[in-house]
Amino acid sequence: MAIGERYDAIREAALTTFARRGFHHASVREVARAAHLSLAGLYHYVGGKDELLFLVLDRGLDTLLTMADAALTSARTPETRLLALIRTHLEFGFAHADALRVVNRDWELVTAAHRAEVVARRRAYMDRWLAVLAELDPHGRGERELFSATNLLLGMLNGIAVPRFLKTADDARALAAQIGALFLYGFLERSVDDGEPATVGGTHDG
Amino acid sequence: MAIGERYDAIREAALTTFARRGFHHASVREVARAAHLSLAGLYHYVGGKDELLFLVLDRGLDTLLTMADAALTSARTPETRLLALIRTHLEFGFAHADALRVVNRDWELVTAAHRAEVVARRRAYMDRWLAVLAELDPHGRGERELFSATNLLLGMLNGIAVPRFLKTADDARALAAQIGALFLYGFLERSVDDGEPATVGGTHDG
DNA sequence: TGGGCCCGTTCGAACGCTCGTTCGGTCGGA
DNA sequence: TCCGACCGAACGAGCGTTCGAACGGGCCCA
Repeated sequence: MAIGERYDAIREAALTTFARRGFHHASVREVARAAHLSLAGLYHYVGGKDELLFLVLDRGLDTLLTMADAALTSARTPETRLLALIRTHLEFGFAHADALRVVNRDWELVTAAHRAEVVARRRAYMDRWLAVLAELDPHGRGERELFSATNLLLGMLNGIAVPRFLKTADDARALAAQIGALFLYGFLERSVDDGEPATVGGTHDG
Repeated sequence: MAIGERYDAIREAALTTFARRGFHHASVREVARAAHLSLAGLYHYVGGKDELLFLVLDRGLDTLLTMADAALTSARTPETRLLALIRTHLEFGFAHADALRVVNRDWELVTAAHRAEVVARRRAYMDRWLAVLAELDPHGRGERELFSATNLLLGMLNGIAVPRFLKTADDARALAAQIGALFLYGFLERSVDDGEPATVGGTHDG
């Protein structure tokens, strides 16, 4: 097994273990077992538990940012850019449910050694949303208000971007359209002509 | 000190400790220290760590349900009932930030002995929302769809009902009106005449 | 009335366990 | 022979929980 694959296996083991048990409750022994390695064998590759968390967070945020940027470049208008971000976020939640769970729940638990980098990644992602909302905003809202609106929207997305509501890729797409319409109604204070009614929670299981 | 006060002190100590550190990372020793009791002294009153969590969850959910029901009885129309629920949820998040944090983050960690009761309380709270949304619904949505809509709304509320966005009681009131208008736009697919525009994130800090 | 006793309250100390981490060593390919 | 890969075993610390004992105010019976 190549060394790169070994690292991939370790990161994957840490990801699923942390997602299932939570960072604090998960033990390095569990991660080692999931990676088909002994405890000491795992320590040959990583410096400690904190580094395992950083590996997971770093890769997760990197994937999320890459997906978001790819979606942004292929969208022309501010409205479609917002819808693209929403859809990307939900698709990330569908394709990488474990990663989103760890990123949202355990990112604060990373120690000072890696915190700055994680915070910077999260901030970079937030900036994508802020830029789009600033483009869209018809009221000249200040930075603080746009920041609040972003948190509102992300809170909504993270509340719904769980496996329970994302059973298929179609769920993610349908929900994205619905949430986008829902949010734009309120944010722009006018109807969005996206050609379909803004029903909430139509196709997925409850 | 009366025995009731002792239990109150223990519950309060467990609440703040669990909220700050998370259930798993918090130790019974910390709770004992916060309750001005020795470790063994604390065990004289409670059976174990799990019971401490149950004490906190039970009281928190009880308060939330009581506040919600009180708000519901004084609202006449479905719209105002929904706004009352939203406002109550945010006011609870403002007045009992620690309790909301534990209820949202750690409720799954309660062991089987107390799980049924906690689940029942959560379900009872959810039922309040479902009943109001069913009244409001102009499209004859099914139970599954209404359940999804409720989760969407609660996800949004829990994302925003944190101390960062709730610095004063006015923040809670203003945000409630804004979120209510935002959600009703999408849910009813028509403007809600509540006499003020649905700006997002107006008065609170970001 | 007073001495002895009970019992709720509280504690120090320890139990067994799991944790994150380290160390000394073996093994196999270059 | 060297060196990276990998492991068994152990370390010290902290965990949840338990135990035996000490304290102290109220009660019974002489």
